[in-house]
Amino acid sequence: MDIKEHISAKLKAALDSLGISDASVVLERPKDVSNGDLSSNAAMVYAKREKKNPKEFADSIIQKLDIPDGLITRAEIAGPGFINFFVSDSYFSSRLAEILGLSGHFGRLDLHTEETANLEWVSANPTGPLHTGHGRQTALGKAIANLLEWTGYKVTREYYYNDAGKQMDTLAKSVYARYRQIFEPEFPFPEDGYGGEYVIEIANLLEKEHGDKLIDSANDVFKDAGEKWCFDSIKQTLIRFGIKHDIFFNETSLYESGKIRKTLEEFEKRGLSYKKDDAVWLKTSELLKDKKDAQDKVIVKATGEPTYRLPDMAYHIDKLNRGFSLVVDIFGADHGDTYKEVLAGMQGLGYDTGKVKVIIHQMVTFVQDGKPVKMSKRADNVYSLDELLDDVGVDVAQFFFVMRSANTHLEFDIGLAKEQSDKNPMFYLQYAHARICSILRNAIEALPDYKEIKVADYSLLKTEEELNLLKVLSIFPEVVQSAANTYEPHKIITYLNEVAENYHKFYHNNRVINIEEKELSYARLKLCEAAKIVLKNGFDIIGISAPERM
RNA sequence: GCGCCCAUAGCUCAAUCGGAUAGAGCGACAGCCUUCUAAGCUGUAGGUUACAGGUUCGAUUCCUGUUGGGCGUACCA
Repeated sequence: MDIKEHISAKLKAALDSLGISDASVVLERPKDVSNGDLSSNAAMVYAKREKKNPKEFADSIIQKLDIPDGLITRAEIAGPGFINFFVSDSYFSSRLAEILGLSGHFGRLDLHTEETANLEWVSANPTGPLHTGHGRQTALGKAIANLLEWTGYKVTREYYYNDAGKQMDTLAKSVYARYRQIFEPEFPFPEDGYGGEYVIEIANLLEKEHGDKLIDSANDVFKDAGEKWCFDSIKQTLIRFGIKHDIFFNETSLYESGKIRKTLEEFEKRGLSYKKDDAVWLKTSELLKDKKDAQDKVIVKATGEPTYRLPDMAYHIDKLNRGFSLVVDIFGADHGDTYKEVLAGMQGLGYDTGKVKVIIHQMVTFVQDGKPVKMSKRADNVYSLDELLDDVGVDVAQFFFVMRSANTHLEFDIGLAKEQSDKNPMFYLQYAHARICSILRNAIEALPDYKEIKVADYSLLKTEEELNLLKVLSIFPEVVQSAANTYEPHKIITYLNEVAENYHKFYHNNRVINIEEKELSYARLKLCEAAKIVLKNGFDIIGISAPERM
């Protein structure tokens, strides 16, 4: 029995008998526990329409509610006209049994079980290792993919890349120059070349294997070697993060399958494109007519090569045609504007872009000792994501990147992240989990029968800390749903902080293992198990480990 | 110039569709370990939610304007 539905149904019935038949009722969890377990603003919303005083109207609603019943102990009016509901302890006890029963499935929702989602992220071109600038997106995507799965979606993780453009040519020339320099140190390095150490490493590997035999080889040899090395590096970093993409989608395949040509023809047919100065322009000014200063954009250059917009549109059309119920992209703020053009172009061709959800995350500043860490592109060696993982560890990196809402700037404090102490916010959560594991280990020693106990008498859980913990644990599924609805994994972290806080308070004031009171010990141990389940499930979603000892 | 995002405690950030006394962590100060992990707990101090208006029973949240910051604004991706 879902308590929200129960109260909601009662409220609707009460409003109906007062002559409001179309009521939509919203129940909130008050921040302050003295305002009850659930609260409705219905009286305030409808009092105006009924031209009544909100408090008096609230009172007439309560008269019709038939409370107390088995689940609700009382309802009272508070503040400007809120109706606050107090739920019986026995309801929460029953939720404890549910958490223990569902265990690793507690919090999983069946909202989208028949649906498929495609999540595309990272999508860095193979011209170098992933750097810290890719970190936020990498971590965010990992957590969002998990969130989607927890709401029932079958998720395809996808990586989109282009190994044909100008940037690959630059990589090839850079590798060649470094290779040639092994034999002729004065050989000039291209001005716009990639100056990173890794290019030298690739060149050295080629020299090791082939000696100087490649000096007259074609560009492609160096391009292929560079691409392979870079992709290996990228995939290796993703594996460290625990990420495995199902599909690596090559932009080139869109040319080979004719999908780009077809998209272009469609624009032409619908009069949405025109030729000017030998280039093909898309009428984005018309497609984005709600925007004042939208300019037409080139989709095919005078050289005959498409700009990135055209393949992007063909790619998204392809994703929709593959039948996904939901198509999610994650981009950094530096791509913020372009996706609007892409969606507008697709709409112009009659595609339903309602299924496409674009998540834009703001940039990250890395801070060490209060000073920003330089990541300038001019410097030849950027701070790579691998180095960050070496410095702070995978869990901490994942946690810090996901900790904050995506649409605000993120300050990543490397000093704090490195700190293996109570200052580090991640350890507060993991510590709670380790502490529970420790108690459960001790329980088996102190109370050997505990292993056999499947169900305890949960009505023994009566202290304020016990009940508060229980209440927090029981709302986990709602938190998952809310986080998934808005694609915001940081909400899980905010919530887990509350769980950990309530657990530590419970632990501090309630002796769990007590040989003198076995029944109470069993009930409290079961509560510990439930807290462990919720923490572990939350960690799974945000993508960090659940250590049993710390 | 124009577009998108942002501005909340000394610092980093939360805040349910617009809800009640705006909350955490760090930092500061004062306490709590002969009992299950002190990476913990308890308490104190710290706020005109950038500013000015508007909408309403109620605004950190929505609207308008101003100021300040980030990112864009390519026949680069």
